[in-house]
Amino acid sequence: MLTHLCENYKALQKQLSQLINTNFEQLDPIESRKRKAESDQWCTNKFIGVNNAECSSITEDSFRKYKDFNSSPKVSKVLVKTEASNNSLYVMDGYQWRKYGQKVTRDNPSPRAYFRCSSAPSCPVKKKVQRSLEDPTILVTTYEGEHNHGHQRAEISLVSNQREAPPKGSSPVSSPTPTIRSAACPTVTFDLVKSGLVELESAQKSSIQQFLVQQMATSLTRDTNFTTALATAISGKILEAQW
DNA sequence: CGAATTTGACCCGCGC
DNA sequence: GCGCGGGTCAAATTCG
Repeated sequence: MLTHLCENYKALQKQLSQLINTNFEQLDPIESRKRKAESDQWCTNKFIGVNNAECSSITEDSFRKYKDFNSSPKVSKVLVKTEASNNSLYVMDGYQWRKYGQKVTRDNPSPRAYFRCSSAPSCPVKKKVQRSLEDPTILVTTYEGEHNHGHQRAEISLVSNQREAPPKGSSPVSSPTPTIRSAACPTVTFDLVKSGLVELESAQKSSIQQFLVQQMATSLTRDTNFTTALATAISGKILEAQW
C-alpha cells in the first residue's frame, strides 16, 4: 500500500510540475488583480491537493510565492479527512496543543481554530485548523514554526466531537500495545515510542502478542479511516521533506 | 479547584 | 486616515 501510495504521489507530483511549467509559459503580464488572487489560491489549492481545476493561469508573483511557500520549512499544511458527522477541529498529531482562539474568516464559513503547542512551555509552534471549503470532511491544518522539543509519540488519529475525546492532553495514556477505539470514535493510536514488544520475556507472551499484532493489522487494513489517515500523514511527511 | 476551552474585545497590518 | 479582516488576549465558563 505504501509503495502504491508513493507511486501515486510521484505521478501527481509529475503532473503538478508539468502543469506549472505549462501555465508559467503562458503568463499574461497585465493580468488583473482579481485573477492574480485567484491564481494564488490555485497554487495553494494545488499544493494541498484540493484543486478545483477551474482557474487556469499563474502569475509570476504567485509562482514565486508558491516556490517560497515550498522552500519555507517553517510553514506546512496537512490535510486530515474526517467523518462527515465529525464537526470538531481537533487533529491529533502526537503533540499537545492548547487552543487560544477561534475565528470565522471571510472566505470560509467554517470557523478557524488557533492552537499553540503546549508540549513544551517555550515551544513557538502554532497551528491553525479549518475545514476545507471544497470538502467539509477535510480538516486543513497549517503548522507554523518548528518544535524545539522531541516528538512525544507517533500517533495518527481522527477524533470525533470535542469533550467526547478530550483535547486536553491530546493523547491517551501510553500503553504497550496499539489501541483502536470504537467505531463511534474512530481514533487509531500507534505507540511506536514505548512499544513493549521487545520487552516480552516468555514465548507464550510472544505468541499472544503476535496474535494481537496480526489481529490489529487485519483490523487496520480493513479500516478505511485508518488508511486515509495514514495516507494523509505520510503524504504530509513527504511534502515536508521535499517541498 | 485547577486546567483547558470559549468567545467577545482588542490589536495591528494592509489595502484603498 | 480609515475600515476591514486575521490573529491574539483574557475573563468567563466548563469539565474532570
